[in-house]
Amino acid sequence: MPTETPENTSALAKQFDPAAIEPAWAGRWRSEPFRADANSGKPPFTIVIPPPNVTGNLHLGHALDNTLIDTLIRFKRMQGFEALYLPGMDHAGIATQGVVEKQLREAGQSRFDLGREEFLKRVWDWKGQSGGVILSQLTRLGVSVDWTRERFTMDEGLSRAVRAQFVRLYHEGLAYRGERIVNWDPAAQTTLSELEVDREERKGKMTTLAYKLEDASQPASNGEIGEIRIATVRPETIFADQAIAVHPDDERFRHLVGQQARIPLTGRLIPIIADHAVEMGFGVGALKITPAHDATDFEVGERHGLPRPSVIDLQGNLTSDLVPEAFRGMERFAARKAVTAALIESGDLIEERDHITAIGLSERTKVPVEPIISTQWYVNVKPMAAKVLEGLERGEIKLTPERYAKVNRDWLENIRDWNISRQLWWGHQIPAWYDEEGNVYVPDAGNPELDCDKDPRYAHLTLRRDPDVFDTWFSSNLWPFSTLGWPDTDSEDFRKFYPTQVLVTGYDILFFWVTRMEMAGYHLTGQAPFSTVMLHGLYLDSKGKKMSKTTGNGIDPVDLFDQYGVDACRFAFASLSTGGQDIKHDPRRFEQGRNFANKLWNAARFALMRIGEAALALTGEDDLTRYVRSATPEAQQDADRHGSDPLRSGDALTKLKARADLTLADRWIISRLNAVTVETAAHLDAFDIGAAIRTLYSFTWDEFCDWYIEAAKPTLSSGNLGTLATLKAVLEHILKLLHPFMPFITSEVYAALGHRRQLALHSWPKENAALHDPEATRAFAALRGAVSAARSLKAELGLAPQDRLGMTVEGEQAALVTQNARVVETIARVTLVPSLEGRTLSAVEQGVLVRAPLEGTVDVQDWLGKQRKRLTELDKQIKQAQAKLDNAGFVARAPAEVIEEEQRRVQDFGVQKERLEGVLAQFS
RNA sequence: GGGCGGUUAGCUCAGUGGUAGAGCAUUCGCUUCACACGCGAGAGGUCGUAGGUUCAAGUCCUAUACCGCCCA
Repeated sequence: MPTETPENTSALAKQFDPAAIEPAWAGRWRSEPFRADANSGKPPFTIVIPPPNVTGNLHLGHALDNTLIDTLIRFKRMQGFEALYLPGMDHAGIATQGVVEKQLREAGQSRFDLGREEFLKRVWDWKGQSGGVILSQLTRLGVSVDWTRERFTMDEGLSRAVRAQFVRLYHEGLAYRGERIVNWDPAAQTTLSELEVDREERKGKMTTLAYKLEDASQPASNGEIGEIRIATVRPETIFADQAIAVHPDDERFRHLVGQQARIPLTGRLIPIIADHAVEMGFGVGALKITPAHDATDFEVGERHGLPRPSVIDLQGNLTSDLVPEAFRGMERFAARKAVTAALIESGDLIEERDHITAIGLSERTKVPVEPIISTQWYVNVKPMAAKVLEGLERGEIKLTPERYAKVNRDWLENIRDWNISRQLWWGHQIPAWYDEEGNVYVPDAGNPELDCDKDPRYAHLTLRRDPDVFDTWFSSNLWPFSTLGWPDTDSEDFRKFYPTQVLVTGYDILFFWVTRMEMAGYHLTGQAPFSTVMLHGLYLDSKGKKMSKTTGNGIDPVDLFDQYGVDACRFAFASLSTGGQDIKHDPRRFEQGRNFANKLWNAARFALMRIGEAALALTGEDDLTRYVRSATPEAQQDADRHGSDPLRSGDALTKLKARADLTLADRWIISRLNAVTVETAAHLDAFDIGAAIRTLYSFTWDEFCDWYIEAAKPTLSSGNLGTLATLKAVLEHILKLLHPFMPFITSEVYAALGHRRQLALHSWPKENAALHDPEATRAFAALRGAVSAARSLKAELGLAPQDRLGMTVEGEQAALVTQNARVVETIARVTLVPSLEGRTLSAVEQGVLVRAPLEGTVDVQDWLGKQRKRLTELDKQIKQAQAKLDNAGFVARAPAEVIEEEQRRVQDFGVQKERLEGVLAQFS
């Protein structure tokens, strides 16, 4: 269990060891999940997980995605929303079936040997044993999901939702059966949707063939008598040719339209037709039309009423009586070679040229898809898309980055009907039955769960159920509401958490998933399923290439977790995420995260040591608590009323601020902290997670650690409780701000500071205008300037850090710096003196001039060279600023504060220049 | 062919019309009592190119080159 008491952690390890603390927190968040309460009065904030494949392992895309989601969810939860991060998986039909089939193949079996029922049992067994590894990997990432609401697309409720969807679409006439040309994956033995086919350019051959004209006396285009030449990239399909097509406007062929020509090798006669689909410039201008084996040819065939015999079977082999016996049974690519050879032999092949062809590859199996004719279930998505477009018009869904709104719209406007049948066994079997005459039976909308073959009305018929299953996207398109109880729209979850607020995913599945959820959401629930879609880029390898199993360039996020710690990885993901840009992997970003976690750890370690020392020195109850409680009468009353520790309550800073004895550094850091709180929340509200973490990184490291803690050291060592209380309160505040990004280390440190309730359940700090302190900000800048200038001089003089050289401070802020001399002297390791004898060097930072005696090992000429360069630089800047002020247009049109700024620059640089010239005068 | 993104320091990247930034790398110094996964001080960029708008352009517009992605 994570540490619960301050006593046993007063000394943290010197180096942060993520492995020592992560398992306990991850385990706790799994066993005590972040349950969202459907009955709470808090406003809902819901994000559904983009369901990973049940077969899959965590890859960097998931890690990135879930980090971003979890950051938003933790932020909103702390802000007081009823935050629901709903986890789950999708059944990934083709991929999962493929995994189990592979196991069978290794045992020398196929799914057909087992039969459907037994095969499905095996898949469920597999799912139970090794499926869902990804969820335990997500657990390691520390996601604050509500595990009590975990869903799976094949579970009972979601299956009911899929069936309800289909039955409804069918009775609305939007789901229909049709014979079309489809993309067939011969390896997976199923059809694919357009989106599951990757287009790729490959080297191939463009073959020119001569088809003999029936009327051998006709002259052809090229002067050859008695033949027409056509171009094709698939000579093996000539046996299924039904026509030769030319463009109607093509003068070369006009006289041949209506004639007949003979297919080489078989001599079957086909007509020559004219169709606009032919590109006149492509090949030789004439094409063979093979309706059964090409989508465009299919359309041409429909227009001209051509038959559509097929010559390729479902395994991708040549078949049919139309094919000469010699080629029957040949695999399609082997057949291409054999047919080509035969055509050369017969003299019908005129020419073969290299050609780049666009071919379709199955996204899953990487096998070239075969266009075949088949009867499938389709969804007419146009009316659904229209509803989404109307909703988008009303501004109901905001996409970020905004440029994707156009992509989303364009896609919906040009959408084509969706083939939802898959010839698989793993998935939701289509609830459609056929009688012996092929009539279709689908359950009634009023009773969608009743199978037609059990429906008494059809008892007299022999009904056979459609063996196919639905495309997996036909269930994941329901995910934002099927997971919340739909079609039961009265369920508590649906009423409380739907519609969801945000959807976070990679832009690569905008078409696959996002638009389909939009359509299903509007059509089935009557509203947008989410109000914001946040799209992030793809996680690429260090060379900028997509990671893939086949190229073996994948990086396992779990290895990164082991190597850098989960918080460091989350830091890297968050800080790399900007504006939907793709992310190139860079280990240096993970190192940065690891170093940052270590920095935070050590800052906490420092604070705990000082708190521990104070407790030893001052007996009795918690002195810090007493200190803050005594801040003001109001704070006293407030503390009594709540019976709480004021340091732990949200406005500890306000109470601290009310005290007069805080140092300048205390007031400065409190003011800055407030500004950073506001800035971080603004970035998160704008979904700019990268900007938010970068803000926190630089504040924590550069301001809190490098300046505040250093400035606090001398004050702390003199036992100032105000500074100790500030240190503790600011650290706790920072932990809260960082928690959504780096939940492990922040939770651990927060517990180490003595808090029993875990950090995730505390409130996000609120903006507090009373903490704004511009005067402290200006004054502390002067102190920083004095320290930086003094350090520069020491480095210039080649002095060891421990050499406490006497220096003077000059300029308008000199008095202020002198008042805080101890801070400057301690941090810069110098001694401030009233005046110096002899020649001096100088440095200016933030308008503060520091002088040091000319001693040590300084190279005076080198220093003078630098100062002259500096002088030239100052001159240039003065001239630039003055030029602007001399420009009438600038003075007339620029905003007043910009003009003032330029005036100030001329002034400040002028003063600096004078001083520097004064110092340099000593050396002339 | 249509659309989108990118081009900023050696590398990987932020950058909101108003003084160009970070991490790493690099140079010099440092076992400074939280942290060498660190501290301090430096060096390093005419923001792909050419025009334009503007008092003012890395940022807005037009064109163009190269790299990448999506759709056909």
